[in-house]
Amino acid sequence: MATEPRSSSTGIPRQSLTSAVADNLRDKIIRMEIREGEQLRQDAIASEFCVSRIPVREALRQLESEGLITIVPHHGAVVSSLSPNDIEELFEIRVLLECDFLKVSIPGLTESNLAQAESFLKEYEKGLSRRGQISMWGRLNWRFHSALYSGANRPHFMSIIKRVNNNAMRYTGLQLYVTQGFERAKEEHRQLLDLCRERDVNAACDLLQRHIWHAGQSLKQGLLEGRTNAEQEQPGR
Amino acid sequence: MATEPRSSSTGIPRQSLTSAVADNLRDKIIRMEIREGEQLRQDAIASEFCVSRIPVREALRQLESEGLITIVPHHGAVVSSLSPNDIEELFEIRVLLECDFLKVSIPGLTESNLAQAESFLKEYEKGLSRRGQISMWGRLNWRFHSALYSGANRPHFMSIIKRVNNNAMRYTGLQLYVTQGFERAKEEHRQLLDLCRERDVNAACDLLQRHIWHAGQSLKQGLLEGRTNAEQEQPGR
DNA sequence: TAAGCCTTTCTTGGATACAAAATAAGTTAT
DNA sequence: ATAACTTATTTTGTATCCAAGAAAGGCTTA
Repeated sequence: MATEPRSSSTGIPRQSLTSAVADNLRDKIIRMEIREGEQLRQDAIASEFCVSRIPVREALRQLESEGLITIVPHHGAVVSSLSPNDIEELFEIRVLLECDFLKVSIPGLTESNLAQAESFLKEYEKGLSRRGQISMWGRLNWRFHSALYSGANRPHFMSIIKRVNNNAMRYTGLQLYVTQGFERAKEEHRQLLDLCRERDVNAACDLLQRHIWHAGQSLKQGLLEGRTNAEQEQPGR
Repeated sequence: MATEPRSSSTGIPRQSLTSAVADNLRDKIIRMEIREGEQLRQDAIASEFCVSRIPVREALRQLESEGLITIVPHHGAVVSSLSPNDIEELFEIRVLLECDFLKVSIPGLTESNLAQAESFLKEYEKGLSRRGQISMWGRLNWRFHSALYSGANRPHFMSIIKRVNNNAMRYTGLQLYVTQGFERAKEEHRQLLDLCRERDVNAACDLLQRHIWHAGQSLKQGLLEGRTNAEQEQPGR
């Protein structure tokens, strides 16, 4: 299903193999189906996707540029791992960028935007009930957050924030699972949406700042107390 | 000189051809030796660097991921152009990230760091005297700014800011040239360095914020008044 | 036994040649 | 003049081949 042989029936400009491979690998890394430190062998990936090594190599370069993997010359690509300090840094960036982004976005949010955020939130709450779907959490969380930013047309903000989120997402879901932080996050998301509806910019930004900051600190603490806990879990499948 | 046939006498792990090509192309784009909208043909680049098209393709993917070019499927790579709104957005990101970065960096700045910033600043001031060296300006400016951030160990901040700067750098030098903004920038840089020496965090961050904001606004205005002015200039060499 | 050296092997890095698809441009026909 | 068809160039992807490092295992030597 993931490896359909190239042509879909729709005549829409189908994406290049490179993009397809990159998307798939990115997804696997974010879902932790491929763990940090693990090697990505070109031949293995190529035969898995039934493509030659060239699209694979291009995809790897792209993922390296996104910070998800590290390419060691003549050794290969390795899924990069983030230290507690890295995590803290990424969440600081999130706080700075996302709060400003939300501030600009709120006045521009349409009813349709809010309705979509609402639907994402419901999906998110529903997704939480099912255990073992940790991998799903990151995507749902991101979809909700990014929906709140759709009131502002700031593609560069969006691109950077998405990239930062992708880097941290692997750890976030796991940590929330461990610390039972799901409920708190759910609560905060609901409040956040309400404040956006009321167009209360200051309160919303304040809440978002605390929301992100708390998530970052909690995650950092979790990592400091030993990442061995995370290693026990098996990554869905 | 740029196309040495692969092996340097030093035994240090020489970078891959892909990285070399990417670095060279990035440089050319930043220096506006390749202009916005211009096409990058794989064959031409490959023969220019005496390499096959494989490293070229990988380098192009990387540059696309950095936002410097856009790859249109089955059409090729085109140097991306930034609208006035894009510029404004990039400078807003700079303000948010760089001010916070500086705030954290100042307490950690060593005498050696400050001395290096000083030397970069002198080089920068010297570089300004020579007309026609607009292309040089961006690099010197960046070296000074990044030196001020070396007091904090925040690789992710650095990576993102560098990327954002790379995107805007093409326009910045040109605009400064047109608006005679060199003197103002020089003055502000000198003050900034002094404030860092005095460890006056608040004043330094305030100044940096105004510095970046003013540069962004001035650049945006310049672009709005018609980018045709820029087109007249010939890019060094 | 342990340290150091050598060789084998596996993977990546890169070149070359070739097929296929798609765009852009040019040409013909209505 | 517009529509449809053809041609040419460029990208996209494959297959194959070779060179260069890195890692691992085996051998020698102290």
